[in-house]
Amino acid sequence: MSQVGDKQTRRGQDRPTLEAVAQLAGVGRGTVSRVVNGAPGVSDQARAVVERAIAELGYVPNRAARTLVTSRTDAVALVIPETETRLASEPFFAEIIRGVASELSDTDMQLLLILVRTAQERERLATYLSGHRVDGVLMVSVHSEDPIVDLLERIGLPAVLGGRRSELEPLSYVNPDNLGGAWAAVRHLARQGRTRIATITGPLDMEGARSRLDGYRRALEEAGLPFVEELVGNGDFSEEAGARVMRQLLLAQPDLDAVFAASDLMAAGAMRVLRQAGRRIPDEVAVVGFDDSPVARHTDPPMTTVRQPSEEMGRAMARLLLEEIAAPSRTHRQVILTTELVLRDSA
Amino acid sequence: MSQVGDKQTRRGQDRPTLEAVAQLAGVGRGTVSRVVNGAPGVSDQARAVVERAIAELGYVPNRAARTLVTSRTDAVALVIPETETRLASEPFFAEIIRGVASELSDTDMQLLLILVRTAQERERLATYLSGHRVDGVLMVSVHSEDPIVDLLERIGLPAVLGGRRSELEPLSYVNPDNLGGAWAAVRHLARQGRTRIATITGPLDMEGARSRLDGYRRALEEAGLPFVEELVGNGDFSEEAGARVMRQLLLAQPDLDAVFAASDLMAAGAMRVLRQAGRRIPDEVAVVGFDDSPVARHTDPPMTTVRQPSEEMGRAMARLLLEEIAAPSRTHRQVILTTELVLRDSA
DNA sequence: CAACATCCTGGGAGCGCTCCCATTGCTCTG
DNA sequence: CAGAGCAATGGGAGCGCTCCCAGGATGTTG
Repeated sequence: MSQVGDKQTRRGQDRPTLEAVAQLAGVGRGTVSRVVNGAPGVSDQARAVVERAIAELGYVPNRAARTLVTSRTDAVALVIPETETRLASEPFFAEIIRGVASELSDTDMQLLLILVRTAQERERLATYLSGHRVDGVLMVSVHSEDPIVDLLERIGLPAVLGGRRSELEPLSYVNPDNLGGAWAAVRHLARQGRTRIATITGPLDMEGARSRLDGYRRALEEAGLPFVEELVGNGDFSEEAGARVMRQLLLAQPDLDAVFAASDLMAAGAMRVLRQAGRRIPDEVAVVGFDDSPVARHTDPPMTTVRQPSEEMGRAMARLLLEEIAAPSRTHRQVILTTELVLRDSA
Repeated sequence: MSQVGDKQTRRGQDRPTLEAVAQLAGVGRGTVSRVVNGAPGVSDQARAVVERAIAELGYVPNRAARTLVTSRTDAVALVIPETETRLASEPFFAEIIRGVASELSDTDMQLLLILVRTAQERERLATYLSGHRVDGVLMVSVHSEDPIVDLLERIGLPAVLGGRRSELEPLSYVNPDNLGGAWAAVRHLARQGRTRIATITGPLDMEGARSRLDGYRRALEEAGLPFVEELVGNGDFSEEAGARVMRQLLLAQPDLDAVFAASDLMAAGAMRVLRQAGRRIPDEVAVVGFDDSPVARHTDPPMTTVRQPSEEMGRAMARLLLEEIAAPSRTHRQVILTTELVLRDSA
């Protein structure tokens, strides 16, 4: 007893182990382990004794030890490629984070946040992932040719994308209905009688941006309006790009009477330029954005935009991932979330 | 050999271990470990052989095993109490995250994100922290009486706060110069000849909010203006609160000619109400916010506000924490970051 | 050339847990 | 009442690593 006592108090602040609990409860390690993990095959009596001992000692399982033997990590990574300062300027990401965190909070899964900006950090991430240090990966804002995603597929790590790479995305993903949202936005403009509707696209190596462009095109078609190459400008979702492209469009197509931007930020940039150019919004030029970020409520005038349920997207992603971790399978799943046109004063 | 071979291929996708590397390199485990950890006392020759073997096998150390023996976790937690949807609406948090992540990316520290909203999640966090599952904790947006912080102190986990709890905060913290920022803002208003300057405060159980109020008070004093109780309204940093309080202030003090709000969001809400009330900004009522969030650039008119270096704050927090983890000590450190008045059109 | 530092190196012990199997003490059958 | 069947239990083995110490090789000194 004194030896055991010695061992346990050798370092004063040592946390209690399974062994210590077992000893106090007068049972074996196995039984304590079963109780802790809610495994069956424990008598009510034993369970009660063990639970009392756990409470008394304030026992908390050592996760590392558990991971070492089970090779589960009880952690998932949320990867955000954050090349363009977008994390801060676009609440989209913050909302994804919230959704993911809230869905995870009922679990005892930990959320690892990994921001990837530089090539070096990509490299590190690759090593990291091949080290199997998480049970699964969530990835948002993927570009079509992202090698990290291929790596994910190769090592067979459960993964869910926020935004697919193409229509035939093999991995599980959660996607907003980009096409439908854009379509509704542009249809709204067309119904107002606008006939020279321009669009500012996102980066076209992202499927989301391409789908929004498709929605634009399809709505034009349905409205019997021609698709004019010169009314399409390429942006990258950022406000600066929105402003820059708007300037170009105004120069090339001075008679445009509406703009559909693939992000609120770009729409905000465009509105700034339009105002500077003396165009009244929405009278002379109507503007519709995409995202329904807080910015949209504060532009002048408040912006009509397409709401995408970002937080719900995060939640759905986490849910899919948890399922995939629990029951790995070859078949993947998709979730499409509906978008919604929010009418304000800019269109 | 065949036995060893069996062991290694039992599960085909087993990742290589230290042992495997040692075997391939023809050295002992100890030597490989030393190489991996950059420890001294390895001949150049041995190092070279081992490095080649590591590369060949694509060896990545098993973190759990390492944690188990060293009881370092190589992870820090960033705790964000997120009662009020603020994570998404205030880019402040996103910028903190960016700062922290970027400072950590040179290290091989992992970043765990913990959002705490409900009492239950607080409980879970407490368990979590007493489980020593991270090497250190970063905590932002702390309220004065937060029991979690006391817990942190008690268990002696390295911790850095973003925003202190009081002027005599014992823990390490990084704080913006709230007082100075508020002071500069209100002085600016006073110098414009404004004499009925109202303020909308943050939640006064946060030191940051109190300091901003102090700065307001001090600037009034210096300008020879009286401190009028009725010109002070209590908010909670949110836009809704800003609007609500502004309405009350207008009712009680119709002749006010300026408002200093302790956050951009509240300022935005206030501006909305002022506009609705037909007050011209800044001619009749000047408005200054605090944060310099993206919203400030998009209000009508663009908002004069106090810039606080949020990302730098995150970076500084991470830096302090890393130091504290590397060299634990009883003495804690403080960093105060300067703020800066950004002049736009609202004041 | 003996005696002793100094530098490298290999590998045992052990971190705290889960997995699994042998063992125990029952109850239930024929 | 013997034997089978079952639920509950204890504890050995081992996960992959770091720590540390004994021991070999090499160099240095009087």
